Amino acid sequence: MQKGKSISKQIEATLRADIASGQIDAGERLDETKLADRFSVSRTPVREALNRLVAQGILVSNGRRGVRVTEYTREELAHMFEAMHEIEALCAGMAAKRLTLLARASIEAAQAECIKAAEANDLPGFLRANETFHLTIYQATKNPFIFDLASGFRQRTGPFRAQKFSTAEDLIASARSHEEIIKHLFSTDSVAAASEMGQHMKDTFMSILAKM
Amino acid sequence: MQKGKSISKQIEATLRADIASGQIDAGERLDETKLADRFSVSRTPVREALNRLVAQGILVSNGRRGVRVTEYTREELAHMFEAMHEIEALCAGMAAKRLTLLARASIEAAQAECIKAAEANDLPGFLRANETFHLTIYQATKNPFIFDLASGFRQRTGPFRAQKFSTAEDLIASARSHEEIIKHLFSTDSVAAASEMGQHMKDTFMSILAKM
DNA sequence: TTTGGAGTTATTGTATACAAGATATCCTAA
DNA sequence: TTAGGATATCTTGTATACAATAACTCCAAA
Repeated sequence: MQKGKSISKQIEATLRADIASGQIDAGERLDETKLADRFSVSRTPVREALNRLVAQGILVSNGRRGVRVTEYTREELAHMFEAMHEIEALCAGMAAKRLTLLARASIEAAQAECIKAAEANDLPGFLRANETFHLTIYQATKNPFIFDLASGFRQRTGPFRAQKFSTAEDLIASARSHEEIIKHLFSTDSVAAASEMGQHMKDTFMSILAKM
Repeated sequence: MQKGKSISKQIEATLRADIASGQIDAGERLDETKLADRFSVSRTPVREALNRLVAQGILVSNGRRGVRVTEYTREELAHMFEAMHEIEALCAGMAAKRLTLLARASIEAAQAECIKAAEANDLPGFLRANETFHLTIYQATKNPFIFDLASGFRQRTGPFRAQKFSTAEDLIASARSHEEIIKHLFSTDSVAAASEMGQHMKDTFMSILAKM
């Protein structure tokens, strides 16, 4: 930490990471004073961070009854997954339409990492590589607003998607699924790419919901 | 105002409205102390409001050099419009797939208002009705996340879209364009509905960009 | 035993005070 | 006259103090 940024920004980043990684879990109440103690600062920068996280939908405020990590019912989760699945498909479609050589190379590199990690059954490595794979596609849309949208959903669904991959087969199946997406992406068939990505995400989400 | 909400929430809502309506214009710097004076409160609640608006992308923070209303270059604006146009199309497609009778009635009612206002050359009335028309379609997606996404873009593009409608012909042309969208929506042809909505938004945005 | 309520405690919302960085001013020297 | 820099001023970031409201405790009465 300590990157010259303001204290409140550092706290915001730390909390976001803790929530995304599941270290702070859904529904948990965040006490301003305790957080201030934890970071050895006053309540003020903590409050600033919490406010921003509330504005982003990561935390939810209950008036004077404090803030909690947003938790979702099965139905809300399904809605969130559906939204993300649509956005992912949109990204794939846009990326297919305007794929540069550079973007293509980046996507191939990310996919190579996915395959490598999957075959080594390296879960954390796969999650990182998978993240990069998808973010690279977002970037290939050449639209920063779309990128932010998709990244936002990726963050919010992070804690749930992490559960999905338990066996080595899960990883390999997911990596294989990427190959299909890439095929359509590189043939610049935007409709097929979008549809394939939609299917990929739908598979992921259905299997998560099935376990809940 | 004064609806039992906390002061900072009220300030947030007021500022958002002022920015969306163009009373505070793009690039303008917001001074915490001056705002505190304007609302007759201390800087604290003002800062909370500003923070949330920054998190929503409505304001942009420059480190210790204060916050300003986000302003967009022509290119950024084009990107934002492109993103919104894709989201609008997505909404139309989803709405077409799951249109209930109730939603259909709401859309028809909103469109009737649009036509009425357009024929009376009532600009503020048309803007309100147009807003309702689009929001109703967002709602018809039955997905609150998509609804929030689309509403967010609508807010951020508000100040720019408002400029577009100058003549009575503009209003009538826009209202006519709605009819085409509705036709496909009601025939539950999601692809055609999405495409038609995409065209509608593209027309709007192109004519705005042309004037800049 | 349970319910209702008064009083206490704890936590958030707001105000003020202080610290630190950024901008502006103005003086000096070339 | 202009460039450079030191100083002053202004603005934001953080800390602390106070106010207000919600949660909790515990006792009394039915």
